[in-house]
Amino acid sequence: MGRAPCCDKANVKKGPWSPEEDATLKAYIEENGTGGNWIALPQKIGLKRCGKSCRLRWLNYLRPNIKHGGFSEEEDNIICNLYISIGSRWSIIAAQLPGRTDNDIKNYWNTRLKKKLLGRRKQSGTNRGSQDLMKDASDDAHQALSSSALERLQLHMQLQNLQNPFSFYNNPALWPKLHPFQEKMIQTVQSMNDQNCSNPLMMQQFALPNHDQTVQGHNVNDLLYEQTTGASLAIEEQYAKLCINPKMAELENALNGMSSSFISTSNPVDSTIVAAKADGIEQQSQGMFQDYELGYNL
DNA sequence: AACACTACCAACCGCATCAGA
DNA sequence: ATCTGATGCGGTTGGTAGTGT
Repeated sequence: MGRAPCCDKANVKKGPWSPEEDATLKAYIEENGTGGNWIALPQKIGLKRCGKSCRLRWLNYLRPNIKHGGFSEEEDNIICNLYISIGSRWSIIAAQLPGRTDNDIKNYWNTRLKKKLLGRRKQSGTNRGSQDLMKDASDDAHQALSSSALERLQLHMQLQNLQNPFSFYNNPALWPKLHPFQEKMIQTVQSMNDQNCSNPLMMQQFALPNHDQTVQGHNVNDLLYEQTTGASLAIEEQYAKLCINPKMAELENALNGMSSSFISTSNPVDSTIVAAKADGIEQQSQGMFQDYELGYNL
C-alpha cells in the first residue's frame, strides 16, 4: 500500500530553484500570502513544484529577515546549550534565534559547530590510539545509544571544565558503583586496549542512558544541562549518580521538587523550551525504568 | 592540469501531528 | 471516534565549490 504521494511526482520539477521561480513565489506570497494551502499554491501560480518544496523554499530562503551564515559566538552558545538540553529539536532552537531557520541551524550544527566543539576534546587528548579504540568499542557496545546522546554527553562533559580538580569527574572516589553489566563492558574494552585507557570520562559514557531517557521522571539531560548552568556541586554529584546508576532512584525523594523548581526558574530560554522539557519528562519517565530493569536482569 | 577528497548547504523524503469533515 | 489531507519536522542525500596531492 504505502502512503499516497503529496503531489504528482512525474510533473514536478526537482532540484535547485531558478531566480525566476524564486521571484514568482516571492511576489505571489508577498501579495497574497500562502492562502493557507501550500499544496494548491504552485498550481495557482504556474510553478511546476511540489507544495512542500514551495513551503520549504519560502521558509528557508525567500521570506524576509532571513540571515544566512555568519553565526556569532553568542548564537553558537545558544545552539550548543539548547542542543545539550533538548536535543535535535531544530525548530525550537531556531525559535530562539531570530532570522535563523531550523534547516540552517541543523546544517551549521552538523557541518561545523559539532566538529568545532567535539573536535576540541579529541585534539587535546594525548593518546589518540586509546581514544579511538574506546570510541570504536563504545560504538559497538552501545549501538542503542544514539549519536545525538553521545554528542550531547561529550559536549556536556566539556562544559564541565574538566580541568577543575574539584569536579565530580575528576574525583573517582565520588563515583557511584557501576552496574555489573557496565563493569563487564568496561573490562572488555580495557582488554582491547593494551595501554592505560583509564580515562574515566569515557567510562562514564558507557554508563549513561539515552538522551531522552529519564530517571524517576527527571530527564537526564535536563539534569546535565542544569549542571552546566550553575547547579551546586552537591546537586551535580547527586544528578551524576542518577545518570550512572539507575538503582540510585531512591534519591528521588531527596530530589523531589528540585526538578520542577529548576525547570521553572533556572533555564534562561522561553516557555517553549520549558514546555518541551516538561513534555519529555512526562512522556518518557515510564520507559526509562522498564529499559533499565530489562538491562539489569540480563 | 587533473584528480581525489572534504566541507558545505539546498533540497528532498518520509514520518508524525494537526485540523477539519 | 474515525478518517483523510495538509502541514511541520528532522534525517538524509546529492550537487557544487574549495582544497590538497
